Amino acid sequence: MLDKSHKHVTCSTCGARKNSLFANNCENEISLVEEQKTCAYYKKNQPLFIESSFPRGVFCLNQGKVKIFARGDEGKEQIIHIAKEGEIIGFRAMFSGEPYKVSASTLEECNICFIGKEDFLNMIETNATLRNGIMKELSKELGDRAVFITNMAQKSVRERLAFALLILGDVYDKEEINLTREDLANFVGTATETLIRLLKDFKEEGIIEIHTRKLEIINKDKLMHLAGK
Amino acid sequence: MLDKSHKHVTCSTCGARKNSLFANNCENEISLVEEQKTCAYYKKNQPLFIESSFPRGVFCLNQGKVKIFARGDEGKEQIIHIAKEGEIIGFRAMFSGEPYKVSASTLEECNICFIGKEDFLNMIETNATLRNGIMKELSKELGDRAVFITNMAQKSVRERLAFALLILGDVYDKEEINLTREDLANFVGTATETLIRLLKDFKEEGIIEIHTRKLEIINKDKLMHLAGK
DNA sequence: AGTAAAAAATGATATTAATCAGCTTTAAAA
DNA sequence: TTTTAAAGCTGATTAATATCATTTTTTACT
Repeated sequence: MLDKSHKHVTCSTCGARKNSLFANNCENEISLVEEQKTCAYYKKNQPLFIESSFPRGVFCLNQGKVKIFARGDEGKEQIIHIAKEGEIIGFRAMFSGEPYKVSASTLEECNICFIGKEDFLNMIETNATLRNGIMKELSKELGDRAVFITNMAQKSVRERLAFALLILGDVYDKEEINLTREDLANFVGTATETLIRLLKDFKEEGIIEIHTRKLEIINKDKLMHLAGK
Repeated sequence: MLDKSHKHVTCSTCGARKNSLFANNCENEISLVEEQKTCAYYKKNQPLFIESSFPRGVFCLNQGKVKIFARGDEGKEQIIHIAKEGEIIGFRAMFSGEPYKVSASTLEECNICFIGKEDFLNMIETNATLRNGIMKELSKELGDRAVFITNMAQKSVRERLAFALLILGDVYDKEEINLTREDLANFVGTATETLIRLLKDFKEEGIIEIHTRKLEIINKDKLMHLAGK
């Protein structure tokens, strides 16, 4: 349980910053962010923004996990990414001039800071370190998504699940993977029932352990082999 | 057949530039590009760059079409994008610090200019118009790929084919769509045989006409309906 | 024009994964 | 602590699409 009474996060002492695009900024730059940002506590399953609305700024994730997802024509979610501590969320739409093409929603309790669009775009203009970091990040993600598309098109559900678990292993780091079966299915791109059956297989093969809804990877090598890389 | 003897393209008179990220640059900026670029004629099916190699610069497509694709673990191509006249190709890898995650190859005869990495990065630093254009483009593509992933995960092959034909209708503009069945299958993300059968269905339903390998869309509305938008 | 190679097309079959229906367990709320 | 709802799970069936084998057509080359 996060402490709601201490929801203000100070950038200069923010533990998540070392993993963030603000990691390499100087003190002046950080104190500017500090001035311009606001902080908020989010409950589980609260939206940060939704597809097709227009962006008002960017979110900086201090604590917790956030899912980024698009909805297909029948409303089914496709999870594109799961953001963890330190990530800046929603900056794509700052530059595209388009409305959001994805939605973002907390997966657990979160502390999240917010920087308004104008302030953020000003930072980008004047702060080359941040700007280059953002460009690098946009580019990396674009590459990752080419791989994602290829996986979706060519891998079996079993292979995609292995791939997904490897990614989630990184996102959840030392913690256990903590998603509903439905969210996990929506990340892998399959039906919930199929996902459940495959998890069972993986468990029987000694690849994962299932602690009710939480998943623990116990054979990463096998997963890597299965994912086909 | 392109005229190979006139392969030098002059930026200031380049017809493709109006559709490009260089469209809004001033004369000084264009003449700088003019100085720094080189031009080349490419035959059909010639690679511009391949996955996992390191980028040496960016390509600017003056004439022709280029496919951008990733290879899955069994070597099968997944076409991510088909670039047309005016597009700058390969700039993602300029910023990511990673090797290429995709390959690029001509689909027909092309005239393509090249700007070396250092020159290009200098332009990005000093030319805010170009830089903002690039950031906007990176962002747009990132959004498009979220949609692409969702389509792959949730739509049937039939729906994806409809979607693909709509995209290709734009890419080929007034011309007929001119791809091998295999390339089209690799764009849709299906087996070539399945694609061929579906094309036949679409033809029988009066949606397209097939002129040997070239495809003509004759009922765009129906396609849009099928694609589910 | 004639030949070889590549691309396109067709048919039969196998496989994967979705769907549907029902049941059980876990978590949340009264 | 009981009740209710949500999430998780299982089995049977169906549908979509891949795969394999073969034939036909088109394109490129001598």
